Amino acid sequence: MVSHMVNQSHPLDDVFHALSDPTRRAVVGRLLKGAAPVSRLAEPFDMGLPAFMKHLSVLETSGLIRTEKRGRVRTCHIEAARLAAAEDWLAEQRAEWQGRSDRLAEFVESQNRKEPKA
Amino acid sequence: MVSHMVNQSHPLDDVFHALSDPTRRAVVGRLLKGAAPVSRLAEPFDMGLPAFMKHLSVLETSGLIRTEKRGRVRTCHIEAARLAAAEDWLAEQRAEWQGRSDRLAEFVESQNRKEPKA
DNA sequence: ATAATAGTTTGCCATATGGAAAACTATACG
DNA sequence: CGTATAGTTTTCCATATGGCAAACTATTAT
Repeated sequence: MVSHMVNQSHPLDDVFHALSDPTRRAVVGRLLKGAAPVSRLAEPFDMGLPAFMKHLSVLETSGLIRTEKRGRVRTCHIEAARLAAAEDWLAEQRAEWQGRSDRLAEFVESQNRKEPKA
Repeated sequence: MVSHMVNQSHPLDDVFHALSDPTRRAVVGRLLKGAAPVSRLAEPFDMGLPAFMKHLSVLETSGLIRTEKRGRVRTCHIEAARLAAAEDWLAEQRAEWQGRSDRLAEFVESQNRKEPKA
C-alpha cells in the first residue's frame, strides 16, 4: 500500500539489500574477477535460471552490476563504484565512532542509570 | 581462504540486511553517537513503537546492536565490531578488484563487443 | 493505591522475496 | 531448414518484511 509508505529509497538501501544474500555476494565476488555471461555465473548455484535471474536483477537494480546483451548472451560486469559507496558509508560510520572521545564516559553513564536521578 | 565457492548462511546476511533499511541505518548512526533507550531512539521516526521494535530486533539479531533492560527502560548500544565485519568484507572485495591487472583489458574488450564481430 | 510510563505481545494486513515449473523468444549451429 | 542454446516471461507458491491498532506487563511516580 503506497498511501502510508514514505519510501525515500536511498540508493544504499538497494546496495545493502543486494549484498544481504549469499548468492548475490558470491556473484559479486565472481564478477570482481572478471565479466561473465549469465549461465556461467549461474553454474555454481543450485537453483533454476529464473530464480538466478531475479538475483541478477536485484544486483543490477542496486547498480552493483551492469549487463549488456550481445546476440543471445548477456554479459555481466561489476560496477565497483557502487561497492565503494557502501564501503564509504561504513567507513564514515566507523570514523564517527572512532572519533568519539566519550565512549568510556558514556559507558559509565549507562551504569549510573541504575540510579535514575542520582 | 574460504571464498571462491557458494557461500551458505552467513552472519553477513543479517548485517547487510539490517543495513538495507534507512530507519535502521539511522538508528545505527544515532547509536554511534551514544547509547539510548528505545523510546528516545524511536522519536524521530514516523511509526509506532511495535514497528520500531521490529527494526531494533533486526538490528539486534544482526549483532549490530545489543540491548539491556534496567527497570522499564531498555538501553541500546552499538556493537561496532559488527559494522567492522561488513566493512571488512567490502574492503576485501575492493582489494580483489584493485589487485586485478587486466581490468583495463576487460573494459576494452567490453567496448569491442559493441562492434559486431571484430 | 492509582496512574502514568516504557515496553511488549498479539492480531492483522499488503507487499516483497526467493524459489519452482512450464512455455516462450531469439540467436546460433549444422 | 531444423535443432540446440541462452535467456526470458509467466504463473504459482510459501515465507518474510514492515506497518497498524489494541490489549497487555511491568515499573516508576504521586
